Amino acid sequence: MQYWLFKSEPETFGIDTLCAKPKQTEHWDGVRNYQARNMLRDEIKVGDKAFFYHSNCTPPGIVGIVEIVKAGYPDPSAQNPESKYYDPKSTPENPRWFMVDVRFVKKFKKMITLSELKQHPLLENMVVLRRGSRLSITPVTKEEWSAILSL
DNA sequence: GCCAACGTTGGC
DNA sequence: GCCAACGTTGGC
Repeated sequence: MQYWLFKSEPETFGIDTLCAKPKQTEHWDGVRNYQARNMLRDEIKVGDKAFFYHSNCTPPGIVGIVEIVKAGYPDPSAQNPESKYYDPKSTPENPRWFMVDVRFVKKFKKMITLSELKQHPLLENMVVLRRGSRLSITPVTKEEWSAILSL
């Protein structure tokens, strides 16, 4: 079992949006970055857990936990001309973009802010905290996961 | 709204 | 294959 961190803008899709979905489950679509795509397609498995991170908001930070309930499969929004995630170079025969399904696990009573994460000595190498890190999906080590949960 | 950092595109 | 121009992300 592995751990991850999924970023999303709460304006677009926040943890409360997920909570309100049927079965509190939703597909994590719209990822259009090859590195993140590879993780979605090849590495993220059913039963893995991920922090739900709110980005591009004040303040940014981790707001809860989700669990992977379906491993990587083609993201149909890439084939939908109406979607802002449409990519004409992706075809059903040769899908370029992938997604997973996530289920709500919990929402923290109090968000763990980015600045709190940055202050923690055990988290100094965390991928999401690296300078210029823009990946919307990043791996989290077991040690980092535990350290964050104990905050 | 600014802008640093990074990714992508496309001409050559 | 190089690299300039452009686009995007996301903290501040």
